Amino acid sequence: MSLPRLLVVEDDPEMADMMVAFLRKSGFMVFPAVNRNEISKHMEAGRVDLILLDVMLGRENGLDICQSLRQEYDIPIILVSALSADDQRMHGYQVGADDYIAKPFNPELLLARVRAVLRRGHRSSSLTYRRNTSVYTFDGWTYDGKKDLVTAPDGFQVALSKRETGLLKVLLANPHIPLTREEIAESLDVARSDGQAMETSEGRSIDVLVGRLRNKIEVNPKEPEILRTERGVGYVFSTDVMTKDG
Amino acid sequence: MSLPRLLVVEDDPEMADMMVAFLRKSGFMVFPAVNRNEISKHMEAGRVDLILLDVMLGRENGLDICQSLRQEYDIPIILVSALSADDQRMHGYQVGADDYIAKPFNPELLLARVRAVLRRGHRSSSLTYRRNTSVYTFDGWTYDGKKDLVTAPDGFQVALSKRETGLLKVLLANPHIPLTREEIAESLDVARSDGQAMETSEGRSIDVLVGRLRNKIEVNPKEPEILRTERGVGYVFSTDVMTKDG
DNA sequence: TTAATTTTGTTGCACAGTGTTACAAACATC
DNA sequence: GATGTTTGTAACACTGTGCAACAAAATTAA
Repeated sequence: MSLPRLLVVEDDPEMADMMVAFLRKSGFMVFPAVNRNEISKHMEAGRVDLILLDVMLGRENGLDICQSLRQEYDIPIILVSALSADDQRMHGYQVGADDYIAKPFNPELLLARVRAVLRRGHRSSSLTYRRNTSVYTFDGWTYDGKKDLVTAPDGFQVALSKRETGLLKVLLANPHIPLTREEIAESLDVARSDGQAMETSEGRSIDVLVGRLRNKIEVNPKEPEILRTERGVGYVFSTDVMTKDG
Repeated sequence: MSLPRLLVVEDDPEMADMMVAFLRKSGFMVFPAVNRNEISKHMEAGRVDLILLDVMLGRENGLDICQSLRQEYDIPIILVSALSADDQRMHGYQVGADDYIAKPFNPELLLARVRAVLRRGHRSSSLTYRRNTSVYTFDGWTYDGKKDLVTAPDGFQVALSKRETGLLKVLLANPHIPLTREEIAESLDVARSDGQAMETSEGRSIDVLVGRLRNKIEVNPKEPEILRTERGVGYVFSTDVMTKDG
């Protein structure tokens, strides 16, 4: 592949300028766009490898745009959001973004996310886009809904139970975003066949469930790297290794 | 004051361009510089309100430059460092910067730091700069070494013991930087009159000391806001309120 | 100097948050 | 219905921290 081509969709001109300048200097070919129309123009011209899509686009809703882009084109999308993490959570599940990044963001982190998504290559990743075959992918981890199997980057496969599968889905749909136990439980309950509300899931079931999933997907479950706990908050799913020493 | 004037000292052209562009768009008058010579030129012209100084300046050492600038000019300095937090720790004490920010940084965070330092106004803040009178200031907190008194932003004064004073000094010299108990203990021991090494301070004395200082400087010591604990790491001193929800 | 006072360090206990195991209940399969 | 699997519950352990009470050390006053 020649220079990767990014489409930056952002209607705040200051933000857009900054992002474009930074990404160009980081070795990408960058096109700016401010609305659905301009996106389509670039897409028709077939010159985009990855879309960075702002969630707040004036009157247009980035999430809707994301969803419709998914149906039309086979292209990875990273959502850029100024909303608090809380508001973003769960939306990936509905909308099928490949990744998220919250504004204001660390430029290097943006770069890392862009590169990670591009690294995954053509094999598209989101639930919405490949919903017919129910294949989830996130940085190498693949879940095939039909067989309840998960494939690690190295090709190793593990069998998951329904509940474990559900947890993994929620996590895959919310990379890098810390989810509280309540949010996870809620998503799992919603996804349940019966419409059981179940409400205040006061127990520790999520903890145990997380422990079980870790035993299956972590190399060393005692020192989790993919499914990490955020003390006092909940759990985060991420294949990026983010040490404190940078 | 008219438009605040910032001097961005950064020899990596990409980084410099980004910072300059962003800060200009944020309403500052920005001048770039890449070495000590250029800094002096701008300083002589008397057109700088705040210096953003990269610690890694090719062959020149930013820390040395910081120190010498301190001696020549009465101007606040924010150190920008690509080093890991560990390497930065304690340097403020020697060098007298007004604040730090680690690369890669969140643009909004940089803005917040710049504004905070400018807000402090003329009353310069660092140990080195005012070492004759031993007045430390950080966002309103003032420590007058002679009287072992601390003045809060609201003018309220508290008396501190020697050890508490020492702790506060170390904290003031390392705003926003998480310090481990070992680092704090070491700094305190070094500052002691006798040259006692004391080595592996295995006890919990720092915890208790922190608790005592909290009781004096925190509005609600049970829910510390200024002197926060970073679980598994140590303690951070910061007057910025940084909630998770942005 | 000696006594009183203040400061500092130590120790033990409490507590929150999480991991983990064992077991019981629910569910699925045959 | 019997058997095996999955899921939830409960109890316990472990870690990191706050805190109070005490003891030792240092400082100040008499």
